[in-house]
Amino acid sequence: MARPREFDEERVLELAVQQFWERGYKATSIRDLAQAMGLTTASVYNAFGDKRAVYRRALDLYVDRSFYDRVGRFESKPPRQALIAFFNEIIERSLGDPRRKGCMLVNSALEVAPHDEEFQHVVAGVLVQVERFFTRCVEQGQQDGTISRHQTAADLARTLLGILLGIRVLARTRPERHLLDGLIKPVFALLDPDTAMQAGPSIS
Amino acid sequence: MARPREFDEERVLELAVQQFWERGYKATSIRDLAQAMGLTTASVYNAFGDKRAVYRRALDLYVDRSFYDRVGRFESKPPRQALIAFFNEIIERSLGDPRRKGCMLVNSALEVAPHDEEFQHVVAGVLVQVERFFTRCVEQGQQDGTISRHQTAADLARTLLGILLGIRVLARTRPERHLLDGLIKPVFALLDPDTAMQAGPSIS
DNA sequence: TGCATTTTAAATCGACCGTTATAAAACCAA
DNA sequence: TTGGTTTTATAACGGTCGATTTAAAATGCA
Repeated sequence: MARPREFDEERVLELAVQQFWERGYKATSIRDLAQAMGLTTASVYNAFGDKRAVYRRALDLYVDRSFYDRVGRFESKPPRQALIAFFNEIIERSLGDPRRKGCMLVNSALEVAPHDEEFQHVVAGVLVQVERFFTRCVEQGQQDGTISRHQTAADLARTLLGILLGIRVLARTRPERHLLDGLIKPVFALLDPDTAMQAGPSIS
Repeated sequence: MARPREFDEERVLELAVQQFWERGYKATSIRDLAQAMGLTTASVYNAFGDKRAVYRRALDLYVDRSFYDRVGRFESKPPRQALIAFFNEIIERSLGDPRRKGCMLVNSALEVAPHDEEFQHVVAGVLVQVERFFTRCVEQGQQDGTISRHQTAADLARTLLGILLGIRVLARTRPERHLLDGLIKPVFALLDPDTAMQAGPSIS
């Protein structure tokens, strides 16, 4: 009935991800965005609505490609090895990032989410999913004896979530292998079941 | 010989910190900034140079007030208690932040530093100082027997740095006490010397 | 082949950006 | 009081922002 699109929506969204990922939301103008996507500003508005909507779609695509794909790849592995492989992959990804783009979700958590309720919910929701993945791994590992029982699965998963976010931030200003590899070593030791470690006294 | 300033430089810089801390660099316009500082834009430029210079001064002031003051307060304490108090204070600070401003240094690490070499160095330098504080605490604690020797002081300090940054990010989208308190518990256990924990095999 | 519809391209909208020019106001040494 | 100097307040600069208007180009259906 009408003139068809000259572009593939998902393909140009991938280009939008690159732009937003590298420069952030505010520093990316509609003109930057349109150029990166190979479109005119009118086409961007026609296809997606406004800048915020493009960012939302781009963030969703990023999360699908980055988190859920990775979780899916590791979910079937033995739980302890899944966690170790997960973090090693994050470290390699962080070190092999010369532009220091970091993690787009973390970037969004700090730049966009605090001033936008919808993005607050989106980011929080993804972090909950990541925490649940960690919890599943720890619970299974505690059942099959490959992960220590000296901390609850819930707490260990929370620690892993914190470490994950910490790595993502730290690597962006200090992408040093000895730092990230050293950082993760005590965390892996924490998972280790070959220990008589007691829960430390909780001093508040 | 001339007309004196009507404002105190440090006092208006504290107001600039508030503004930049809450809204970030890009989202704070010179007009926002001048209004927050109680000055005209001309006075801002006359006193500080340009927007970037104000941000630089504000970040320096924030770091002095937040990090170095805190480190100074804890440096004389018993090392293990210093670390525990440090993190408990960070958690309280993160939970008692209804505007979700987070940590201005972390915000700067993600928004400004990646695209500005000078700020990259500034932020990295502060993180090195924090890491050194952690290292000193862990080393002293390992010497006096209050901190486990199963991990090197360097690695434990790196883990603590990672956890610190993770808390700061996580609290900004999920400021939940059970999450932060639970997250830190295994980390404190990691410091605990009452353990026969072995270093976990490093699987890469 | 037209007609209706959508996507393009280009120009443009008012608003705001960082920054600066201008000149009045406020001070101190003389 | 005057002259020299700096800070103020106001207004404005050119540029870019997000978003839209206009009209030409491109389709599928009648």
